[in-house]
Amino acid sequence: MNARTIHWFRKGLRLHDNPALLDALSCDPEAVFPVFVLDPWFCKPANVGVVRYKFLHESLADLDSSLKERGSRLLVVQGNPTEVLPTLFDAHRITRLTYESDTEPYSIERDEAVQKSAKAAGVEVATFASHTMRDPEQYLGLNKGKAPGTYQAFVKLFESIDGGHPPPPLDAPETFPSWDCKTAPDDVHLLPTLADLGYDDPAAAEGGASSQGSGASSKSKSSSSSAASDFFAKGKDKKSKAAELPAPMKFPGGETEGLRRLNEHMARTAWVATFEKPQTAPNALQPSTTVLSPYLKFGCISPRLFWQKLEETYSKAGRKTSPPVSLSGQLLWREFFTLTGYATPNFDKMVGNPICKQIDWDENPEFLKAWENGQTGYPFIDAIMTQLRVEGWIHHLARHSVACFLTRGDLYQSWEAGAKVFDRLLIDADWSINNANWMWLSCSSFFYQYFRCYSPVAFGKKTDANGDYIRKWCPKLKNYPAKFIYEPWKAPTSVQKECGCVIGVDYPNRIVDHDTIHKANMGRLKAAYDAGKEEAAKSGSKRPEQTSSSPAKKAKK
DNA sequence: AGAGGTGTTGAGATC
DNA sequence: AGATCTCAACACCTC
Repeated sequence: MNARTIHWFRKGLRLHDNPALLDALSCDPEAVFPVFVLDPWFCKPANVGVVRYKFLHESLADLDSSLKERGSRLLVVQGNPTEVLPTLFDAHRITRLTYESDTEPYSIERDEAVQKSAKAAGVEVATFASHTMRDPEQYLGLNKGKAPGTYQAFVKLFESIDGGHPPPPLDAPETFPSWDCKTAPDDVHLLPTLADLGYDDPAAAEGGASSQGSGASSKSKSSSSSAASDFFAKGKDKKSKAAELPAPMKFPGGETEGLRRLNEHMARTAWVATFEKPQTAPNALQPSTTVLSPYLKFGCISPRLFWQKLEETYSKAGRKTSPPVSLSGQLLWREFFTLTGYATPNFDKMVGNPICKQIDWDENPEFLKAWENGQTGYPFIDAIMTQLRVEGWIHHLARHSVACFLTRGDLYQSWEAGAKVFDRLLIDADWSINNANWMWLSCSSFFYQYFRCYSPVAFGKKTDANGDYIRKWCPKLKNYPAKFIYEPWKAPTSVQKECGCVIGVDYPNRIVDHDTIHKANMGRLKAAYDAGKEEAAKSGSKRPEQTSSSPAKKAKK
């Protein structure tokens, strides 16, 4: 009784299966303030691309709308959480803070600072692990404080707990306590517009800007002296007008859309039961997988709900594929990589990262730029990078193709550089999973068969012989005959002219020759491995670096 | 202790 | 068409 609680949304942008939120509501509080803090460290174009920012924006609008139906609202404040939250504690006599725990180094450091301020302000803090199916600490506790080194070992660990049945998801709360901010005018806690945060809104160029955020209608007006006004004073000064969002995204953000998408896919019983990730096409014009990753990343849907629905569907089907290739296996990859990222220091770097091979990557900004901008001269690679920029989502195997191409396959650039680009452009960019996969593809960790190399020409042909995917994303090449569309430089000049796209003029020449360079790169990788072995032998231990165990708490940005 | 099995998703040849 | 094999070449885990 008499608790005045802030529930701090960060990830976990949902009402269902949200134990921290339920905790906030469970103690008969006088007031519960659902707060999201727009941290300028994240919310700027250099770190978060416009497509993902819009996804976040839509997720927040959806959350606000759901809260509104339950007699509450989402309060959005801007600033560094370590500064903003203490101000709110003070101004609103907060006694309790709840949030979902997070495993990323930036978040861990931030949360420690917030906890310190909370303690100083006499605010009780309660945190819950609900971003993954189980608390990473639980896995570590059962595994001598270490993350399992392989996926299979992780699956074993997972299955050793309650027979591999994670706890069922919790229901969404029905109602919120009434609170004095309830009557606050709509405009006081609007999300800032894209432009406010320095983004160029592509929709503005299209001239279409339709506002679609439910919580983002613009009644101007301010009011009075309610506590709510104070709460939002900052936002109000910015006189933000309604957030204007462009035409609907291909993958709109939010819990509502995430649940809709989840249910839609789970209704395809046979498809779910026979799902095998390697059998899905990277270059299908419509996604060949669920595209639930962005909803998991932001916590619009709960992994435990996803798991429960999978189990229901599997039992309905009476058969199922298994990890690692099944849909359940995909959730376990996420669980595994999140745990590994939590337990490994410097997980986003090569140097100082105990699980990462040390490799003498080149540093060629021109190569990196060409790759990022889809100008490598390899249509399959350029098409994928273009889809990434425009839609913010590409198929897993498409990620493999371009990551291999940038690193060990062709350009021999550091996986860290590629990971940064993905981290900015992907709507589902997840710090742990992204870095893990880049290490995987560059043969820096987890996977080491560097002689298995994706061909930027042959790989795509297997599932799209006609090159329709290339025609869509590299429209300059759309008139090329299928025979040449993966290797347009092989087309005779007369054909190039007929197709209206001369290579070297209208479309770039190849920046490298895959056939020769990928073999040379294999030699370099072998040399790097051998050098690493020698290093290990010299220092007298077989695997001197494999000693990580404790969470990478001290990792510096 | 060292050999053999395994590893989410390669390419290319051969049957 | 699809399965199976090899290709120079891996590291890691298990027994």
